[in-house]
Amino acid sequence: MYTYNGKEYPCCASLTMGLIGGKWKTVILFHLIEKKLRYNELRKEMPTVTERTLSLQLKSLEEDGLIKRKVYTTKPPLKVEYSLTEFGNTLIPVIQSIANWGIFVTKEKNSLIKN
Amino acid sequence: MYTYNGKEYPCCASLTMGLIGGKWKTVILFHLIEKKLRYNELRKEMPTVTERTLSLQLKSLEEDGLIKRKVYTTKPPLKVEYSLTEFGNTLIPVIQSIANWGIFVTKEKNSLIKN
DNA sequence: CGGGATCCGCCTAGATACTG
DNA sequence: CAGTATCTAGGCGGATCCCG
Repeated sequence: MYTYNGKEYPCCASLTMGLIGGKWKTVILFHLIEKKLRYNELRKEMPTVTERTLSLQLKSLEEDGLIKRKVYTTKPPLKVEYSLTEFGNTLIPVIQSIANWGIFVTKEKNSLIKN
Repeated sequence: MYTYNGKEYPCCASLTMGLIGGKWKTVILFHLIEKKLRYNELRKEMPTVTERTLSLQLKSLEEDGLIKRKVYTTKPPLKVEYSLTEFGNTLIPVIQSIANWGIFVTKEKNSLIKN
């Protein structure tokens, strides 16, 4: 049994998926690899996500220690930047691997499928 | 926009997650890396999954061309073996990366978290 | 600008019983 | 042995409106 942040997982692979699984988390992390981004910059990178969902996923990633949220202003308009933590940086090879395989599949144009 | 098997994804990373995301798919794939397994052997490796869910996830992985299902008998008791396809084999580095990070996190005992 | 509040649909996954 | 059938709950994620 594997444990992280109070949650239990039956397999080392499911622990990782518990942290980066779901529809949007890897996409967020993927965009944060290159540089820190503001909330609205993330929205522009991910045009189909809703505000609520983006907000929830960011909060979840922050709770798991993968990203950090830095607020630069006290009065509106707010400026908030999201970036990977040191711990989040250890995930970069995993995210890259996931992203690269997606690119590989697209390039292969399904030539290897269903044999 | 990225496409595979009739589904569309907004990011190369989400394409991959669309295929291996969810609570159980990576766990199944992880166990199939080493050797082909029968249905009940998979159940023993994953004691907490329900029959129905295992069945659904196997079917989904098969539809996506990642695993193949081979039936060895026509009369009950049936013998069915699941294994990775050639296409599924291309995922092994990704699954390994995911699994290794889970092990890494467990070993680190949360020493890098939330800085 | 960066969210929170509210409401809601749908899908994932569980529990249990049953079958070829 | 390897599933299917049925029912159900909970959570993920969407839509919309609102606020400091």
